[in-house]
Amino acid sequence: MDSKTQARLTTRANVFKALAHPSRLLIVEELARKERCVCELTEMIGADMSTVSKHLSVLKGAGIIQDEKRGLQVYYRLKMPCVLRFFDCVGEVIETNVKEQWELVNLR
Amino acid sequence: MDSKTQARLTTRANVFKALAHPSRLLIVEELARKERCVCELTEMIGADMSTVSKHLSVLKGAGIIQDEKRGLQVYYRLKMPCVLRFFDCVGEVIETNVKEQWELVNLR
DNA sequence: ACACTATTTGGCAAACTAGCCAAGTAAAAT
DNA sequence: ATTTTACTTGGCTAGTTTGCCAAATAGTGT
Repeated sequence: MDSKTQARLTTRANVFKALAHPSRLLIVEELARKERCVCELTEMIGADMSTVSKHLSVLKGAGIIQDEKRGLQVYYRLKMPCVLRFFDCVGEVIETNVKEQWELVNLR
Repeated sequence: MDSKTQARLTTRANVFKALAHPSRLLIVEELARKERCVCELTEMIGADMSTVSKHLSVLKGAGIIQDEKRGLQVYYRLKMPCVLRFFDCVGEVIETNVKEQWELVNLR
């Protein structure tokens, strides 16, 4: 694999990495509905605010979400709504897996 | 976050995790073109065959690819081609990031 | 200027991931 | 039956990620 391909794939992999955590997926799903401040997201996730803040900075670093400070709060919103289209396919993958496991079990 | 949501998100995150590595993305791209045996993929990636085999088992475990043994070789193929649709959006995300950095640089 | 609130950052331990090598398995060829 | 080839698995080390706590920063209100 040449270094140009390597670089291209690493950049792409980083976007997937940003989405590869349950709390970060919850954040994306929630921001798809409406913008939210860190305290609201922290409440939903139920982790330390510093932990949530770090998750947010991973998503922001990947260019998936955006922030805006208003007064004391920082509001985050979904910057690339196209990521929501991922979820259909991910659902399909999981559904297929479940079906296959079910069939395996039913072979007596 | 209740435990049902937690479970749903963890399952979904695992699909993204499987895609979150440059070699695994190369594998997916290549299998989108045609099925390949482990030795061909190993050649392309340029890592130890045992490493490639482990990457393949991550993708297989996530339900994204499928294998079939024929003689001495094991052939892998893309099982869920819908993941290819991810790439358009990932490209869009990266392009947007690059544009923004470019604009930042050009502010004098 | 001081206290208060919302958020980010640094530091650290625990858990996880990646890659190599060596050893194991399974089908094919001799 | 033994050897060879293609692949997988186990074991180990190095590097990365996660999450908590404590400390720092930045606005707001008094």
